[in-house]
Amino acid sequence: MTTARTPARERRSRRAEILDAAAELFAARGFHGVSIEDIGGAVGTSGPALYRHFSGKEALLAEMLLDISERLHASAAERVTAAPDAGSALDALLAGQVEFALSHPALITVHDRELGNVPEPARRRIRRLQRLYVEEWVTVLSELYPDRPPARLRAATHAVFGLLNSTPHSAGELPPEAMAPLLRAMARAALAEV
Amino acid sequence: MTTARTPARERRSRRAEILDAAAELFAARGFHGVSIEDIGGAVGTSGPALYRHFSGKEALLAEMLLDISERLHASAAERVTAAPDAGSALDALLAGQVEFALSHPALITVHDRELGNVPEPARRRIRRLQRLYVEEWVTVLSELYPDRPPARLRAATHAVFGLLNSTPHSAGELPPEAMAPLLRAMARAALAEV
DNA sequence: CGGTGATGTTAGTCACCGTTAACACCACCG
DNA sequence: CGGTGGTGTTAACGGTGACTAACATCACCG
Repeated sequence: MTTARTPARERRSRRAEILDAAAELFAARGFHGVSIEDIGGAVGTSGPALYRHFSGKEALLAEMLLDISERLHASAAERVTAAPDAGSALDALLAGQVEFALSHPALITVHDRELGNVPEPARRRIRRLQRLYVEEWVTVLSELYPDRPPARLRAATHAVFGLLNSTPHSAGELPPEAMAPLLRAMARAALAEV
Repeated sequence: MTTARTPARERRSRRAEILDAAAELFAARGFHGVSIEDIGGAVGTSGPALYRHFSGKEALLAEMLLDISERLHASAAERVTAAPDAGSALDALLAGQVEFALSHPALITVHDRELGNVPEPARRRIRRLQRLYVEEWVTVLSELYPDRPPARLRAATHAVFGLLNSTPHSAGELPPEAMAPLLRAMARAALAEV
């Protein structure tokens, strides 16, 4: 197996740098509103240099969404198994989602807008991870509210995601130190109504 | 003034029909992901026939967003002035937004994604209506929670919009008759935490 | 020190898209 | 019944954008 030699010192970050820049652009103008040239320009190279790192624009988006949904799902699974009971598991899920949404608003935006532009092989894997993430929440909730039908818990979960992911729309209304506890409290109260 | 004679019987609806079809397409694939030909095809005509009704693709979007934000704002203003007190005004605002989000999910989606694609003259008017709509909520909330800073109320309002507008993402989890009261209850509980 | 592979450049190709042009139909009004 | 205006058609044009080709650089390894 060829060792895929890393050619230079700071070259570990080039792909990640492109992904970051692309995420900002996609979040601001949408997948089709951003050109390959735009992305290249945002990282200091021009246009087709991206094809040295990704096989195409759609592949770039696919990798981006896959990474996001993997991180979300992995974080949720960890937090749930580490929690002593369902109540604190829910708190941990909430804290995790709030932290992610506040620190990566562009990723959150892209994550729930651009799945439709991912080609089929990867699309299914992303959808599966998203579904697993939701199920993590639903499992915890159905332990807290055993009499509620799962469909209702799923709907409530999506509603809370909408609440928590509203961050990009209220950019700068409140500093993150105030926003995070507000969102957590609102979400917890909303879920108590399920 | 020329009376703009309506040429045929059901011809009052052509523009509205185009706007409806375009809204569905924009919501599903984004403004840049939809072609003029797509929109034409969705209403049975092909391509450039749209230019008989709109001066261009951006103008079509502008009219669509303007109509939505006008309807939202007008409905909110009516409901607030008709309400006897702040508490019922908030309930009325909630009910109005839920009803709109459940019956026009595509419009809601387009309304908070595609403003960036509206050209400048109309963009400002839409933004102004959106701001007025938010202020309607903030005014009511600041009557209910006078000690809270307006920035916090605004952030909470955006968060509740996110919750209520989550409908398109939980499509079909629950029937609308169950979804509406659930969303209202969750939103009311969330706002009590502000 | 020659080769190799990772990374970048510019020029070109091909498809698609928004828009306009030129023409056709047809309902209605005088 | 002839014109007029609203509505539709197809063909063409110009621009843009994703992607490819051909070539350059340069760090590193044997």
